[in-house]
Amino acid sequence: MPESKIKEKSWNQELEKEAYDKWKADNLYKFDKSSKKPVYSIDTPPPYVNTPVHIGQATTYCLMDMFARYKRMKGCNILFPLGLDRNGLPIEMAAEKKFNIKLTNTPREQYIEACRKVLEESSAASTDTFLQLGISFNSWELGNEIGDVYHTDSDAYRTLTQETFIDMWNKGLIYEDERINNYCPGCQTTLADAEVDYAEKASTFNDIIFTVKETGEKLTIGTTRPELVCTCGMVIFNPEDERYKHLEGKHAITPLFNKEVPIKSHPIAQIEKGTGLAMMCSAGDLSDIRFFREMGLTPTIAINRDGTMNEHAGFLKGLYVKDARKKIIEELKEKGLLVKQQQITHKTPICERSKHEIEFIAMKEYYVKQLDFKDKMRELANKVNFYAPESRKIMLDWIDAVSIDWPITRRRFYATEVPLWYCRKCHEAIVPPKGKYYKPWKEKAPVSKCPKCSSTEFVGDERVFDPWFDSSISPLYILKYSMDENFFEKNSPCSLRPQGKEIIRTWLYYTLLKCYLLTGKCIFNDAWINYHIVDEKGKKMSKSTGNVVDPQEVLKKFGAEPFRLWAAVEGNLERDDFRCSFERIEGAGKTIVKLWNVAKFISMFESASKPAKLNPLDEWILSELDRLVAVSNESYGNYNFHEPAIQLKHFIWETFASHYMELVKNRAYNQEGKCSKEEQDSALWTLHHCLETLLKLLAPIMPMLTYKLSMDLFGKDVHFEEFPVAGNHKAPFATEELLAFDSAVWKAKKDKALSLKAEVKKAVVPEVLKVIEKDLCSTHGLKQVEYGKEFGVEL
RNA sequence: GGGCCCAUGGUCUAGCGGUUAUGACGUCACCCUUACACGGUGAAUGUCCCCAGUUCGAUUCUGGGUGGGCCCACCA
Repeated sequence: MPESKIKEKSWNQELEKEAYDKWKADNLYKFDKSSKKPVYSIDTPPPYVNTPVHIGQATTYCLMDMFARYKRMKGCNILFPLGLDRNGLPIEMAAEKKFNIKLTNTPREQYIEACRKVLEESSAASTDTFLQLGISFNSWELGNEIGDVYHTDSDAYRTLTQETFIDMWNKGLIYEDERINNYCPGCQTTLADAEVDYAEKASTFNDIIFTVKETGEKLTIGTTRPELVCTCGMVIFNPEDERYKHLEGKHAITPLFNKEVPIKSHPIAQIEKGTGLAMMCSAGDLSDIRFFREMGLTPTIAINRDGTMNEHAGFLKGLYVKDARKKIIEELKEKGLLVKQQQITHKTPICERSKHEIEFIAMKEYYVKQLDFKDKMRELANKVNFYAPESRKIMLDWIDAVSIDWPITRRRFYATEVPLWYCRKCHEAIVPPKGKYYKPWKEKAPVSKCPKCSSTEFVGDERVFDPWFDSSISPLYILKYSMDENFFEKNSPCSLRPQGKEIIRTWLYYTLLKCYLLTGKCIFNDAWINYHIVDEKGKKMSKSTGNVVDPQEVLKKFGAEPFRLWAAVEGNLERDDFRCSFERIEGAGKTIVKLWNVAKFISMFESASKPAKLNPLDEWILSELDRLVAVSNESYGNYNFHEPAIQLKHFIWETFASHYMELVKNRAYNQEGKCSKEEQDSALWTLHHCLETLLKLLAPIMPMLTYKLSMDLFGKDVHFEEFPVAGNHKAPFATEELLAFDSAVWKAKKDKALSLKAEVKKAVVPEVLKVIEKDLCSTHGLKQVEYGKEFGVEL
C-alpha cells in the first residue's frame, strides 16, 4: 500500500503552536505599506486588558480573522491591528483592589502608577490568547507603524485624543455647561450611568402639606426626599385627575420654605401614585432633571459635592443629606406639616463600588454638540452597510433617543487628560497647540502670559475624558489620521467595524459622530454587528454569575481549530445569541479528524497531470465543488461564514468522503490494472484538486490546519494563495440519484448481514448513472447491471 | 412602562402556504468494509408553545395570549 505524506496521527495543539509560532516569528501578516493591493481595514474593538479574554470575545475575534483571511486571499492588503483599551474605570478598579487604595486618598501620581502596574501584568496574557487562536493580526509588537499593536493609553494615542479635542474646540463643537450628573459622595466623583447599580432600599414615603396660595387649600404630597423641598420648582398632577383639575394655573406654597411654585397638570404624574400630586425637585433623580429642562425651570441646587446641603437648604445647611432628611422630618412633624409616614422599599441608585446612594449634583463639564447633528447621524446610519441589516434599527432608535449633548469629562485619573489650562485671574481657557500629549494637572501651561489679561498664573484642568471619547477615534488612529495624512486620505473610510450589538449606542455611535465632526465623512463602509455567546443554559455570561468560560480552557481541551470551526458552523451571530457548549466544540473536532484522514488518504497517491478528458464521476464531484466555491465566495464576502461552513462540513463527510472517495478508490489504486492510465490520472488529479480547493475554502476558518496540510502536501502557504473561483463543471447526473443508489446497495447488504464488499448478482441502476458504470461495479461488486427506474439489488 | 428578538424530537438547529418536517449532538442496535472505531450502517424519539382568524390547506401568514432572552427608560 502507498505511504501517506502525513506522518502525524491526528491534528493537535502542538501542531497549532508550530503554525502560530512560525507566523509570529516570520512576521507573516505584517502590514505592507508599499503594496499596491487595495487596503482592507478592520477597526477591531479594543478589548480591555485587565481581565482574561472572554469566550465571546474570542469567538468574535475568530470571526473577524475569518473576514481578514478571506479578504487577504481575495487580493486585499489587510490592515488588522490589535488594539488594547487600557483607559478608564475597569483598570482603576483593579488597581484599587490590588493595592487597597482609593481615588480619594491617593495622590494622583501614585494612583496612576498603581494602574500602570496592574496593566503591565495583564496585557501579555490576553494577547497570547489571541495568538493561540490563530488570529492574523498585522503585528504582535507595540509600535507606531501602521498595523502595530496599539494601546489607548499610549502617548501617541492620547496625543491624538487630545488633538481631536483641540480640533473640535477650535471648530466650536465643544462647550462647557453646568448640569446635573450622577455623583457618588463617597468616591467624590462623577459616575457614568454604567457605573451605577440599583439596590432595593427601605425608605419612608412622607405625606407633607403644601398650601394653595390663591385659596388656602391644603395639599398633601408624598415624597421620599423631603430635604429637597427647598428645590421644589413645581407641583404637578395628571391632566386626567379629576381631584385636582381645579388647581391648574394656581400656585402652591412650599412648607417651611414658603416658596411660591406653579401648579400644573403633566402626564408624568400618575393618578394612583401617592396622593396623585408630586413635587418636582431640581435633582431628586434624572427624570427631575429632564422635567426641569422641558419646563424651562431654573434648578435650585441644594447639595454640595461633598454630600452636604448648602445655603439653599436654609436651616439644613451643612448637614449631610441623610441627616438633613431626619432633621426636616422632625421639623415638619413639629409644625404639623407631616400627616403620614409609610415605609416603602424602592430601587435606589447606588455607587457600584462604594455603595453610597447616588446624588444628582450639578457640575461643570464639557459637552460635545450632538443634538445639532441628529439628521446627519441618521444619514450616516443609513449609509453604513449593516450586517445584519436589522441592526441598523438599534442605531436609528438610539439617535432618536438622544436628548442631550455628549458630556465628555470625568473626574478620574487613569484616562486621557483634558488638554486645557485656565488663567487664574480671568479664567480664560488656554488651548495648547496640537502634537503633544499634555498632562495639565502636573505640567506648566504652554503660554507664559494670558492672552486676555496678561496674567502669568495658570491652573491646569484636572479632568479626564470619558473613555468613549478615546475609543471613538480608533479608526482614525489605525488609519494614521493626522500622523500620515496621505495614507489616511487614500485609505479612509475604514472598511469594517466589527462590534457587539450592546455598544452600538456608544462605540459605533460616538465613532461615527466624532469622525464626522472631525472629517466631515462617514468613517465606515461596513459595520458587522454580533450578538452574544451565552452559557450552555442560554444565560448571559458574567463574572458575578460565575458562568464565564475562559478561552484558555477551551484551547487546552480542544485547541483553536475545533473552536474556530465551531464558531463558524454553530450559529449565526448576526441574528442571535448562541450557546457555548463544550460538547459541540468537541464535535467540531471530529470534522477536523475526518478532514485529516481524507488528506492522509489522498496524500498516499502522487498527483497526476490533468488528463484531457475527465471521468464522469470526477466531473460530478467537481461540479459539486464548484457549487461550494460559489456559495463560499458569495457568503464570505457578506461576512457570513455560517452557511458555507455547514455546507463544507456536509460536503466533507457525506458527498466527498462517503460517496466520491468510496467510488473512486478502486480507480485510484488501480491495483488490478482494470482501468486505463487516463482514467486513473483523472481520479488522482481530481482527488488532489478537490483537497487543495477544500483547503483554500477552509483556510479562513481553520488557518493552522489548512496551512499545515497545504504546506506538507502542496508546498504552498494556503493563506497567500488566491481564493478559488467557481469553474463550470457539468454534473452528468443528479447528486441525489447517486447517493440514493449507493445507500440502497449498502442497506441491502447490511440487511442480509453481508460485508460491504460482497458481490451483487444483479443490480437495477438508474439510467443516468450508466456513465459511471465501471466505478459502480468495482465499488459495489456488481456482477450484472440492468437499467431502469426503480433500484434493484439482487444478492 | 417602551422597544427588539426568540419559541420545531432529550439538547441545539434548518426550513417553508401543500415536505414521509432538515441536520447535528446525545441514546440504542449491529459492524474493525485496506483514510478514518474521533469510523461505518441503521433505529427510536416531534399535537413544529397555546387560542382565534385568513385559506381548499398553516409548523410556515395575521391578530391575541403564554413563556424566555436582550436593550432602554422609570419608580414623586
